[in-house]
Amino acid sequence: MTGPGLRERKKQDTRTALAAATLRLAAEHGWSAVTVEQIAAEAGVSYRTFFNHFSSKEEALLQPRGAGTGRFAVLLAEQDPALPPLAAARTALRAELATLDDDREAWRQRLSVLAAEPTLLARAVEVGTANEREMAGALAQRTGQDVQRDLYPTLLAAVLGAALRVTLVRWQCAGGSPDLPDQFDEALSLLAAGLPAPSRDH
Amino acid sequence: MTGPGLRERKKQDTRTALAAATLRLAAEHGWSAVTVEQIAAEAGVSYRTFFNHFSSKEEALLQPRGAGTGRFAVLLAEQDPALPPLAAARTALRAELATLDDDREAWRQRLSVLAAEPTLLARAVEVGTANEREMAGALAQRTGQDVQRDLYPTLLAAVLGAALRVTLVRWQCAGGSPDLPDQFDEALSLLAAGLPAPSRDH
DNA sequence: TGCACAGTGTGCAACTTTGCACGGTGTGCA
DNA sequence: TGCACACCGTGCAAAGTTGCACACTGTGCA
Repeated sequence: MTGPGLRERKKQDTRTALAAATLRLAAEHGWSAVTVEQIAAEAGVSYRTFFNHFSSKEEALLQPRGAGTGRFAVLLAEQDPALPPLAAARTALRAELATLDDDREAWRQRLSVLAAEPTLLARAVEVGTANEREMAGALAQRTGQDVQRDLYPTLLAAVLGAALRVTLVRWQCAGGSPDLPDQFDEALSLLAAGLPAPSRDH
Repeated sequence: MTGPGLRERKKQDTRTALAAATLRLAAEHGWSAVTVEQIAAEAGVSYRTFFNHFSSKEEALLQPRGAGTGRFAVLLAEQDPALPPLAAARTALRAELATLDDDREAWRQRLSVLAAEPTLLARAVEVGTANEREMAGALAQRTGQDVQRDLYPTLLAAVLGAALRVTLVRWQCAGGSPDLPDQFDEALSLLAAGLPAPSRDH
């Protein structure tokens, strides 16, 4: 009943403080203008400690809560077993995106910072690969396959990651006008249909 | 009739020498053991010059000839206009992969180095994003769409990049036993079919 | 031929990222 | 309660990455 324990709580506090400091400073001064040293100082810890919590500056901005929280696996397991994997993943990820909506303003800021720096975008992709591994594992469990042997889970995870990335970028570029889950749904519909040639009228 | 000109030729020579030195040293001593300084020395140029040609160590290994050579655009334009985009891209990329087969040994070495270092894989993804932009542009031209406005070309390019990445990794992990183009074909077939649930028998 | 210019190669400095070693403090067990 | 252990925070050093300024040399033009 002690819960997470004092140690764990302290660690989380540090991580949260670092992530918050990163976002605040980046939003105020621009991404490249802020250094890890400043972030660490703002969070009240040492320079080196920053890299004990995040493996890169980008990760501090884009994965404030950490990657392998297993939320996707849980959400996926909750889906109706009768659903095919792609449909189940679509619903799970929509739920995940809805969660994101909780601190909508923070994410708006994050993507705004991201949009201002093209370099950041490339590195953001790297951050995403960790999530893809997690997704692949969860999908393999659902289909009863082996991540190493079978192509399907890994491919599906990679494709979902790609769709997610594209959706996020376009959502930000468009100023957030179409709802994020809707944009994601559009992409997933295209995938489910086998990426058919677009109709000529638009 | 002077061709590329002396200046351009010299530049290419330097780039080629750097890429060759990178591959040779990495294959011999391991990726993390070789430093940019050693590579530059081996190629007979200064440390700083390395980064005039490649934006990262990874790029020197994985894109020895540079990104935007436009080969994909040319190959895509050669495909039968009646083919839907996905099918045309599939054929074009297969042709590209066949080109890779020309210096099969070099690529085998590259992927071998890549497989030995998990970190490298993540960074490799970053390198791939440049190609995806090129693909998106070529695809947009084929479908008569706008890369900025329309989702389709960007999404398709991202998905193709994902499929390519997954295929390459699996091909290397499997020791290159199934032919690379065949593996890629399998992935593309799944995509074209809308990523249906895998059959339970395997 | 001679000149102005643009593109390479180079050195320097700042910053990011990572491996290693060490000290202090929760945590689990006797 | 007291002890051994594991883990977090920290400092240091080496390597990767990038912007800036400068020298040299093809290139294009008068």
